[in-house]
Amino acid sequence: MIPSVIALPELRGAAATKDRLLDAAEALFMEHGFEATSLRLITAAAGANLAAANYHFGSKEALFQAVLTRRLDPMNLERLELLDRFEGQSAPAPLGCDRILAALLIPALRLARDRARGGNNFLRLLGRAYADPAPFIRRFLSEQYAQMITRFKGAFGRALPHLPKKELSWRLHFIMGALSYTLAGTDALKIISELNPLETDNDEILLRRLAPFLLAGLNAPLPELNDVSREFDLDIESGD
Amino acid sequence: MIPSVIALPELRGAAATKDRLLDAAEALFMEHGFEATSLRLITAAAGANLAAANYHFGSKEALFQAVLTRRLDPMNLERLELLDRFEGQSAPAPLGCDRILAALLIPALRLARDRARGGNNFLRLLGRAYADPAPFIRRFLSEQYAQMITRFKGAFGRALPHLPKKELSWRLHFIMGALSYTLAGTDALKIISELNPLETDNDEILLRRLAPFLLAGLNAPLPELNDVSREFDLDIESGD
DNA sequence: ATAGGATTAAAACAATTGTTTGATTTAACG
DNA sequence: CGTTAAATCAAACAATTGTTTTAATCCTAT
Repeated sequence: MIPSVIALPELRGAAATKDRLLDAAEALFMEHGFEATSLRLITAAAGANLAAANYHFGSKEALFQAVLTRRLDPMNLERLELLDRFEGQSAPAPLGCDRILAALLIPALRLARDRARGGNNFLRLLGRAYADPAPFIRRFLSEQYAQMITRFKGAFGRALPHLPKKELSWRLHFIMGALSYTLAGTDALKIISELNPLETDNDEILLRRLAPFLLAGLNAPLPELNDVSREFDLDIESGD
Repeated sequence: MIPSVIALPELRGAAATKDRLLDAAEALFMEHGFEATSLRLITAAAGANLAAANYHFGSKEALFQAVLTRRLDPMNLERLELLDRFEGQSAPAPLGCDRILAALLIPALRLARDRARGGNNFLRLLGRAYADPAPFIRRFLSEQYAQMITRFKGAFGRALPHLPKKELSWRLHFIMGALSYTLAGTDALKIISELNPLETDNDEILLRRLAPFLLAGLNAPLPELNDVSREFDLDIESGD
């Protein structure tokens, strides 16, 4: 793989500290969040000089984006490849929702499993980023996810032709919510059930629980926005 | 409402700036997050002196908690009251999942609607807090939600006696995820579909869409952790 | 009116932030 | 070897942080 004659300009020491910075930043951003993590903490954990962060990445924000890209790009690529493969297997028939969902969940599951690539912790960082209002984070995530989401929306649309597009967009949104919230992990769990903390099941089993839940949601009957409203309004009004 | 004779010790000026601080803090925390919002920004927006924040609340963290408590306490109380009322109406028969879900969603919906009480923005702040790893935030939310969640878990358990408790805990977790992610709002939406941004539907309609989705998920068939695994493993292995 | 506590105000506190500078070291290549 | 560029380093930058202090007000109750 590596050419033996031509010496790559930046390797050895350089790339090494760059990777160490990414690793340390990932772990610390995950633990304390973006704002609360100082460059001094990161560079110290990476065994590098304070200036190294700005030297290699330009700014703290750029470092954060690099941390996300390193894991996110391969995962979303993997999702698209899986979707392609499944669609190929399904021949001319449209792919079933369960398989589409699998293409969405499996790469996330694999990332969560791979401790060498950040594992659970990275997905927690991602879950945090989802909720972060910082403009540069939102911009970054939008660009990062745009194509993947539209691809999947198309696939789901073909699998659920009866579902209005707007309804589908919402259900996809709900899916991403449940997924990111779930993968965001351990700490969030403890909020929901402090007394009866869920055992940190195998992540695989976790997604095996999540998949049927989401699948059922996707296939839920259309909301009757008129009929149901009567009941809802009643409950709402009676409280004031 | 206000007693005309007895003068409450801290009212008028005092309580006024205290409320102004809460309002300003709520808006700014929502917009920039906890760490990124400085007390100077908050006190300036509230037209108060910098020291006022520490004087009235003791610390920035305490101010943040006060901001959350002001909206969260009434909402969770309302949820419990609604659940009680529904259970009363349902007589000896156990309450249906749809009603339990309604008791969970309606107060959130009402809060999102009430622009005077923070409206959408507060729920976005809450969604942010969910994902925040800061210990004092996690501790606070745990205490805040513990009783409410266990109450609802009990109600759901009676409505779905066939469902193992562990499975129920997970599905409740998924529900809270989809809910908080959804209510966290506008910005998150733009991530999912940048090209085809969802119109900011009426929040009411939003929850009317969310409810059937979650209801179907709750009633989903139990995951067959053995049979399904075959298919899953196949997909996973074939990628490496 | 006046004593006294509650509130506000201006200022300084010590600590930390991301970033930049300029010198020094390291490593590769002719 | 010596040259040149890349990378590391210590130090200082200017700005901002939450909090505390001290004095000046305001308001209420006696």
